[in-house]
Amino acid sequence: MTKYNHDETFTIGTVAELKSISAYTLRYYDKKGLLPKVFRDKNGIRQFTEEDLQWLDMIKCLKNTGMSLEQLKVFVDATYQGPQTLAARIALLKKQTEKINTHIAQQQSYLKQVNRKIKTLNDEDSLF
Amino acid sequence: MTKYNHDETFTIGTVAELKSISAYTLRYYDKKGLLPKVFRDKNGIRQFTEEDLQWLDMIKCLKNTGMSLEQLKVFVDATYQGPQTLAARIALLKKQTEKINTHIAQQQSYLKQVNRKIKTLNDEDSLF
DNA sequence: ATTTGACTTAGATCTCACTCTAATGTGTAT
DNA sequence: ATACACATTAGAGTGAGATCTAAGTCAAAT
Repeated sequence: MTKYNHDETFTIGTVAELKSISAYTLRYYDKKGLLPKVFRDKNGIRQFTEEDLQWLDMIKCLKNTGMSLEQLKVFVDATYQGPQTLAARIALLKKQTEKINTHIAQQQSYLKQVNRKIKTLNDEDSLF
Repeated sequence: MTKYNHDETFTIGTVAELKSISAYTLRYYDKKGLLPKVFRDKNGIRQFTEEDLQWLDMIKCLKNTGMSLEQLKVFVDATYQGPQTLAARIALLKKQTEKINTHIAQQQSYLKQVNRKIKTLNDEDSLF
């Protein structure tokens, strides 16, 4: 299901609100080539489709899990090169899941450290 | 146990290696007031103690869980204002644990999203 | 017809967190 | 005594990512 049975489009301002990304940032991403297939109307105004919104979710996801915009561009470019890059894209995403897992483990360890510190502060408190 | 029965001190270069933080960064943190009690010898050379190293671990922990240096400074200042700020420091750290928990949950959700994407790419692959 | 408001661009500016430079000082080894 | 390694400072420079400015276009509403 990569097709949609409606053709509703959104302007950059609407997308900004829907996705909590500023219009500045959306244009910046577009300039960087992270939104390669956003259509323009006859006046050059961007017309975001549902598919573009889903693509934005993917971008947000990868960015928020620590992928740089430069890395993201690699993924975007591969995607728009078509099926012959499928294996590469899958490999890239698998690597990202490893990265996320490592990151989560690290954060859990930090969480323990902060909780230990809270405990020692509570003990210190009880001394007075 | 906040005291140590040995007085070994470390120069900035040694600390940089031990803690994987560049000497530049250590000086930068010091300049920002994040290392308020690092002693200097008669020539002005920093003498890091074991306690300073533990403090650095705390700083690394908080920074790596998303605390800005500015926020960190608040925590550092409170710490060096003594026992009357204990409650505030504990509150601050508890807030940080909430933040870490939220962040971990978010990352787990992103992990699912990437795994779903991998699945759809694999399906797409099997079509050819 | 003109105002309003959302859009467009290129490019300047900002923030954060470093990272480095230049000039200088000190202690140890040869 | 001279070289070397490592330290010091103030302040300049960097890179990533985002945000803003200025000047302009366009379409709908008054």
